[in-house]
Amino acid sequence: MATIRDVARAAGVSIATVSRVFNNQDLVNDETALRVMQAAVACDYWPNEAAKSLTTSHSNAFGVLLPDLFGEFYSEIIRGIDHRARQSGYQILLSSSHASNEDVLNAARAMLGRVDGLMMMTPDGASVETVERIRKRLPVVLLNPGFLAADCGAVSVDNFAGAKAATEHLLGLGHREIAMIAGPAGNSDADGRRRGYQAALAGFGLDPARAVIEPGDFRETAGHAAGLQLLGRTPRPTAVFAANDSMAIGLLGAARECGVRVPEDVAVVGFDDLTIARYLNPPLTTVTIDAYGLGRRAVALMLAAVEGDAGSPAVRETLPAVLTVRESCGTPRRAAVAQSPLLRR
Amino acid sequence: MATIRDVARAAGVSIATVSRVFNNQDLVNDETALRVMQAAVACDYWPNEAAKSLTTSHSNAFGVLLPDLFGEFYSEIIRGIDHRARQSGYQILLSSSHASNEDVLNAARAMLGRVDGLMMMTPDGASVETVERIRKRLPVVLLNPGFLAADCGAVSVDNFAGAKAATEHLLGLGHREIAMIAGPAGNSDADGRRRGYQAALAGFGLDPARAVIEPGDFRETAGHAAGLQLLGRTPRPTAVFAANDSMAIGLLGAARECGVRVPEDVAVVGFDDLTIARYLNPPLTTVTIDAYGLGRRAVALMLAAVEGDAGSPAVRETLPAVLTVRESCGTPRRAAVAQSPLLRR
DNA sequence: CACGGCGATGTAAACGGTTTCATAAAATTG
DNA sequence: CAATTTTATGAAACCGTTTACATCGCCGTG
Repeated sequence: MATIRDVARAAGVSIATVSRVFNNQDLVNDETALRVMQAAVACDYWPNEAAKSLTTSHSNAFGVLLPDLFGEFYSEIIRGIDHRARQSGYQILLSSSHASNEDVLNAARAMLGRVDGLMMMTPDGASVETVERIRKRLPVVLLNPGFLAADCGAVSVDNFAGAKAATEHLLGLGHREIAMIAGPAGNSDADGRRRGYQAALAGFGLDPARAVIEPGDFRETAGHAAGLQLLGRTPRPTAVFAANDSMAIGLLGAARECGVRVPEDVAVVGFDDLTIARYLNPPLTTVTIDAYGLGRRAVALMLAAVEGDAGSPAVRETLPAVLTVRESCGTPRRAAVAQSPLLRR
Repeated sequence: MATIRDVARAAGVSIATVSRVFNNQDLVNDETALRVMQAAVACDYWPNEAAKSLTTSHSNAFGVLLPDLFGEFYSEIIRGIDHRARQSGYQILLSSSHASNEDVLNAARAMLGRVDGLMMMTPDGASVETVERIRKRLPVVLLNPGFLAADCGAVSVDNFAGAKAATEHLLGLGHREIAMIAGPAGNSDADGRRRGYQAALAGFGLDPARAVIEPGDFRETAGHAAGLQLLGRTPRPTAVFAANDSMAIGLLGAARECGVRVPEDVAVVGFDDLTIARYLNPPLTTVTIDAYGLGRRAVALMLAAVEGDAGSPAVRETLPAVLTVRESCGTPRRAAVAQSPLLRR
């Protein structure tokens, strides 16, 4: 395939001129430029991006490291990242499923020289040391990090506040036996949500240590299994807070199978507000977070770090997580209504 | 940051030796290799992948061009691609949202030199010419292409057969007023599914031209809107085939809002078998396709083209789409039972 | 008219690796 | 022990760009 030399030869100029035509149009005489362009088209010349990266040490691409790609949540993040990046002419080098530190490090290594920065979401992987090791060579933006790393940008979702609001909503409706289906142990998102739930309970004078927490892994099946567990208990919890919508959906399925009505027999709250949440039966009350926006913001921070004044500080942003009330929690429980006239409808 | 020269200097060898240590370990003396490795660790040397690509003209990465990333379907494809690629040591350069030919071409251009092949899914974009233009420089594997391109691998889902089976299922249950919510016009997947639906109708002696087809775009909202339309018709269709699950879910939401029961008042079939389909209320009868497997197969074909014997033919695979019966279609309609004793339970 | 400045272009040195070829030392062979 | 093969390494070319610097007319100015 044609290289810049072929084009130069065809146009009767030097390779420098060809390069200038493609980069600094204005440095070269109009007629010459035209001649070069024609030659380039004739040769069907496509510049080699690897060579470009090498000389400019600049790739117009960002690396993205994700834990895994399950479900709409991650895919929305990627969508946000991709859209924002493309908008600024950047490409995305993707790599998912990173468990260990070694894994993350290898992935980062394999990206060196082909990306201008790295966005990482490793809720249960990567230690601070790993991140800082990478940071020595590349700008880094963390998504929902479980820790603070020096000199890295970070965008987080306010998992704690969202979970607290969700739980308080249930408490406000009069529920006291509120179980939770948790996310994977060691996952920072799951962690924040669990803490928010417990904080809400504590705020109402309930003992968080006595709370019923069923383990889960953010997948539908786990929600389903946990649901069967919880709904089989006596006394059965009157409400369940699932750490994400996928598990809430699994729970809804379990309830259906057990003949347990939602919200009459048990109230359900999720987290994420997947697109489908509003179309479920019943429509799911959940905590809305803007995964797409999370991705976009991450790129925005990265762009600031890469293109902005070198000394741009490591910005740290938190995106809100707000409760969206639909129908899966029903109306206030009778007992609660009796206690609090304000809640009467 | 340290380059190969720094390592060479630190180890007291030439850069050739360092390179050999990293690539053909066995060509160099054990002691020397050890010394080099130590020097590399001391310098914290990470090879520059762009430079590597330039000399070897080999990047260990594949480009992936997608229409957009909406919903679990696409994210599952990416997941399959990513997993399989990583398994063979390849990275993924992602780029989505390509509408026009020019768009696709630019994206491909921007990848030249940094990928060893291109996987494209452009259900409504890219013409054959565009694809073949790209094919001149890179191996290409198409996902669910609407056309045949010379010398390109292709993996497709049997949309036609799946849609036909779904529709025949409804016909078999006794339904005759079967409406469809279609996918976006010009989208080849949507197209295949619509054709399958019409073929099934025709096979039962019904006139496909008289079929009620509501337009859609594969999103929940469209399914919801189309659902309101369809359920408001008189006479109301007794069954609806949605071109994908997302729209079926929107439809389910609409039915709920209208007080129309599923499956008693209207039967619903979807397409895709999203993870959540089985947990819906009622569990959704749908056509199962293996999006994850689609991605994996695409990579497998690509690997064969890249690593295999140069003359590897352009393989063309079709993945099955099989009906998964759950509860959203209910039991045979009375009229049908009367007509066909075989259907009586 | 000599000269400084400018606009247009070419030359050549990077960028950071891999790989061919040459070479020297060591090992093997008859 | 000489001849030959093998092993280990280095020198240098090369991959396809960008860009600093040099060159060369040409124009306007004093």
